[in-house]
Amino acid sequence: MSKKAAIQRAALELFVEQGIDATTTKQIAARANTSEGNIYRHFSSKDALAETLFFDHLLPFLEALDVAVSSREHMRDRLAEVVRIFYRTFDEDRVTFSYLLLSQHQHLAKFTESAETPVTFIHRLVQHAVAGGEIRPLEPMIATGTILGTILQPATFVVYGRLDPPLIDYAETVVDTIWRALAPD
Amino acid sequence: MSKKAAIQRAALELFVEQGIDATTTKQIAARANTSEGNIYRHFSSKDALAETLFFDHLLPFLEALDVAVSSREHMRDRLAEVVRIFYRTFDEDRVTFSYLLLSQHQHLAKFTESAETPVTFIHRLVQHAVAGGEIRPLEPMIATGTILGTILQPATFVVYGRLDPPLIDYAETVVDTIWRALAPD
Amino acid sequence: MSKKAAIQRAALELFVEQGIDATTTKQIAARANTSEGNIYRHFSSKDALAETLFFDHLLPFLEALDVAVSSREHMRDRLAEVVRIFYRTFDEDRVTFSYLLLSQHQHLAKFTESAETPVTFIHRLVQHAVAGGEIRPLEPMIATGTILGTILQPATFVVYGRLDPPLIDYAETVVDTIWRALAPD
Amino acid sequence: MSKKAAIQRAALELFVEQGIDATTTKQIAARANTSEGNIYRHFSSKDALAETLFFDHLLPFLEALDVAVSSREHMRDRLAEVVRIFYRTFDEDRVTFSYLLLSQHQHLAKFTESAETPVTFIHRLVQHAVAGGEIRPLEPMIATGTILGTILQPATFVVYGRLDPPLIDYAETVVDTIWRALAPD
DNA sequence: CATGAATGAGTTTTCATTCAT
DNA sequence: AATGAATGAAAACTCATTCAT
Repeated sequence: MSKKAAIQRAALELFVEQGIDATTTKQIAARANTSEGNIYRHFSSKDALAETLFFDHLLPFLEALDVAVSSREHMRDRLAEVVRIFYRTFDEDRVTFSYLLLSQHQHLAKFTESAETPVTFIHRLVQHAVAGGEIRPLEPMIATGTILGTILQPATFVVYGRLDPPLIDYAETVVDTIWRALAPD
Repeated sequence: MSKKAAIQRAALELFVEQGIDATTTKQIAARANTSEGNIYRHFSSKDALAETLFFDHLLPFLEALDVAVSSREHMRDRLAEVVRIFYRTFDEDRVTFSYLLLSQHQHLAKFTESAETPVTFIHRLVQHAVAGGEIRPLEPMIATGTILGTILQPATFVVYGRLDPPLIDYAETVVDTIWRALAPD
Repeated sequence: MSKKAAIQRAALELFVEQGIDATTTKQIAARANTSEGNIYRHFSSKDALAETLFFDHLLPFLEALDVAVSSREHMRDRLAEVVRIFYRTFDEDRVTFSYLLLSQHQHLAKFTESAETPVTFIHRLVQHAVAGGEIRPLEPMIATGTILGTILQPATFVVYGRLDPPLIDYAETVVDTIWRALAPD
Repeated sequence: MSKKAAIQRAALELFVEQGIDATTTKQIAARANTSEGNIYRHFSSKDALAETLFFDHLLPFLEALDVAVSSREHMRDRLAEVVRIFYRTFDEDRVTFSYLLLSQHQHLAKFTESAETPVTFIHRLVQHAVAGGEIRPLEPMIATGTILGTILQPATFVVYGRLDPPLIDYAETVVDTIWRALAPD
């Protein structure tokens, strides 16, 4: 692994474990087996590192969501794909998933305001489904909340040891539950 | 308002706005119109202040949940009470609600592990309802996730300006949505 | 006991236990069962309190030495009186003795430079005895060192638990030892 | 001189001049011509610096005492070596000597309780000499006090300007004085 | 007299970032 | 590219002293 990649991985882990503020460049360097100075050869600042980490993982994730959804026509199938993507990502790399989807980043708020995020992605999905009569005529943001909340809360529970992984085992149940909540009468 | 209360309010607001780590004692003192030193007359450390703030608000909130739930017999009615408590609390004092329920506190993780929390409260509610056949026989932690996620995600959306307050207006819709997800066939 | 006396005693004890710098006015107030503010009603500052404490005890001690020495003619008898005064003072109030004679007060150095101290007292005694041929013709400061060192070092040992009190039990031995060191051939 | 060594020297001097508590990291940094932050690259805290300073100098000093004493058989010769070591050390580096032997370190009391110190060293020497009949049958701690007190008090006098250096000039007189005090009849 | 809340200057310590090598 | 010593600005925290009551 290149030093740059080692720094990224070390930072990602520490940011998730402790939060960005509580993580020091010294800790990152130590875990990446390099020097503090070297971090600055690869990243212009700790904040830039945090931001890079965010978008480097967010874009492929959104891309995966996009591909999966495009491959299906019906909302229920699309939801099933979405849940599978979320949970497969979680099971494969819990740290990245947590950084992207569970952490509260006051830091990143400024960037995510304008950009595409999982929230805007699902919101669009919902709007389309409501328009097509595929789900109940709910305020789209409420439906989005139901979907995201129902998907993410179990992930939080695994992180805090309240639920046993892998999450993919719950995918079908979660999809079914969401669908019951949103399906037209 | 006593200086102690002013310090608590200032800290609460700043902790929610910026996170605990990113908030300095200098900022707290400035917003509370007092000196940094005075913070330490009333709290032994910044962390102790954060903790006090957490439990001082958590306990009445849990108590309110308890009272509300005890007043009802059926799970659907109990859920309706729970949602109302959450959303009324949010609408009345968004800052406190955010601090208690939306913030990720690496700091407080150690305390909440053992203590009663909204999660454990709802989990117990769910277990009881599953046992009584009042909701579908789901893994209780998944049902808990559906309830909490569906309740909290809209609150997050209001905070980020994606949904218009007051949240109480969505209470019925949210209860109905949760109930569709959990009701026995 | 008046509050003023309580403050003095509390301060004396704490200064000896921890050093003057390491002792806070808060600790003094707590041990004296009063408030910090009240210290300033009786003393203008912590340093003034430390200084008062020093001279309030030093002067009677020097006076006692003076009286004792004046009552004897021969150097050996005078030495015996001096040792008895030192050790009786120690046994009666170890804290005061330690504050006066064992503590290193960078604080008080400025005062003791000009004033009479146990060192100057014994130095004068020695000069007189050398002049009278009562002790060997040693450099007076060396003889002074022998006397003071031989008297005080056992006190230090009691404080650190290396020697069992009461010190008065060692008085004769100490006098004899000093006398062997200083007696003319 | 490396910055680390400069910090150590600056701290040593200031600790002796003013006491540990009264010395600020700012002063240390200024005298060492470096930044306060840099102190913490090399020492984990001001107290750790004070402790390092103590043991780094104590151990070679004790080693020197040990070597000197081992080279002689008779108690008087051993004492002469001991006094020479003390006074040569003083004359060469009064600051280090003062820090090791004249300062009262409430800080270090906890460490010196268990460890070997000049006191324990001389105490052992005395016990051995009493057992061998080389000195009078005194309570060993009293004899130890006589030796240490007679050696150290002149050092204190030089520090306070009451006696002219170099101390080595008084070595023979001091040894003779101690020997008169302790020699068997 | 007495209190204890409040102050503010100062202390130790931390840490992102820079720089000489 | 890489190191790690060094910096300096700012952080949390302390504490003698003051002041309103």
